[in-house]
Amino acid sequence: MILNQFTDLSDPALLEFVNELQGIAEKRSYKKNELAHEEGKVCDHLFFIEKGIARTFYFKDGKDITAHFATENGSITAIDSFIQRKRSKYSLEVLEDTEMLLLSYPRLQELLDQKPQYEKFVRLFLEQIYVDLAQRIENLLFYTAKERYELLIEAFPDLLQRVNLGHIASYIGISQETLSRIRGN
Amino acid sequence: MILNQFTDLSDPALLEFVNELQGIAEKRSYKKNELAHEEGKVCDHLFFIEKGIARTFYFKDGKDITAHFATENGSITAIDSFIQRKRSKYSLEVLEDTEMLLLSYPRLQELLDQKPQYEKFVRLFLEQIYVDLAQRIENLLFYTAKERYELLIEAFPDLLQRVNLGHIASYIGISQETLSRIRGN
DNA sequence: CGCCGAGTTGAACTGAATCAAGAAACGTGG
DNA sequence: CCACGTTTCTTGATTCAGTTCAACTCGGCG
Repeated sequence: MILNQFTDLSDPALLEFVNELQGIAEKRSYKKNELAHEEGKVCDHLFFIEKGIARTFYFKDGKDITAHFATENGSITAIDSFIQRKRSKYSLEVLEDTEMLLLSYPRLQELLDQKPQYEKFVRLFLEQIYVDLAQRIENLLFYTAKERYELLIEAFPDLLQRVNLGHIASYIGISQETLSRIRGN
Repeated sequence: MILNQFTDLSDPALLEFVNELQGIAEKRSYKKNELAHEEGKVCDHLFFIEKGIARTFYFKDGKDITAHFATENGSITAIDSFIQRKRSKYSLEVLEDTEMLLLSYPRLQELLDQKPQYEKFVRLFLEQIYVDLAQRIENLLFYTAKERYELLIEAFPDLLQRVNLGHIASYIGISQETLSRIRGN
């Protein structure tokens, strides 16, 4: 549910906004390993995951690199493209059979143009993902491979059961072999 | 000048917004090594640098870590605090005698409440700094110390002349010794 | 049954950290 | 304008976390 993106639900205008979002969002189902968005295209949707799990990834020197994960109640998109309206370097892949709510950029834009009072919530959303990203930089700078792995598992306890080791390894910036060794203690 | 933060100046509403910002921003001068914001306090300002150079930094295990640099026409703040309205872990230090425009959070908020059509520009600003941050993650993941150094110097060609080696080293996540060796080819 | 993708394990290698010491630059007061 | 102390930068030796490459194991599935 889209609401879960926001922490402060006391604001009645927020509720109104979320209801409007629900109204314009479209529900879609994806089969395991299906791509909800492909690299090189402009990504027109923000995806809210109702059930399942997804990742964005790209290729760097021929290697498949996971940029983000999202699970139930989380959101994900090819953020470079969604924000900047240009071709994305990311693809968005579903790692299990997954149901998502798709929020289209043009429709969101339309809504924001009509009711600029909603911009505030988009801002809060951006602020949140910004802070998350800053945290990730700090993790990369100051934590060892093992610590980064432990932090990830803390944040997504069931990730290990749900996705390939290689995807997790590239997400935390280490090789699959190292992750395998870490896991085996 | 605040305008320089934005790429698309064709929008007349943006010009209007920038003019209003100029109106509420306050100009201040800082002496070299002065702290414009101190760790542990809530940071109430976004700083636009007219002349000079500044950095945000924090202490990690007793070490001074630079989180960001900004030079002429750039902006900087203790972003965690400015966004989330809580005590900041960053301090903001001026590295030369510096003149900045201070935009106060409460006044910005007030302006946005009055004229929500301006929210859009705040969103664009956030989107921009988000993309910058994402780029930095990629740099940390995939580039060697040397390459990260070269990328930084490309982005801020005069940084090396203006700030201590140690500040640059911590910003790109390497030790000062390594940076010294890199520089000496 | 044999293949295939995913995960594990081993050995050699390497980029960068750390520790330690010395050199250079900087600024402050006499 | 020089002398001194402090800060900044360099250089060397050693160590280590993590990579790479390669071989091997395991489980599922046609």
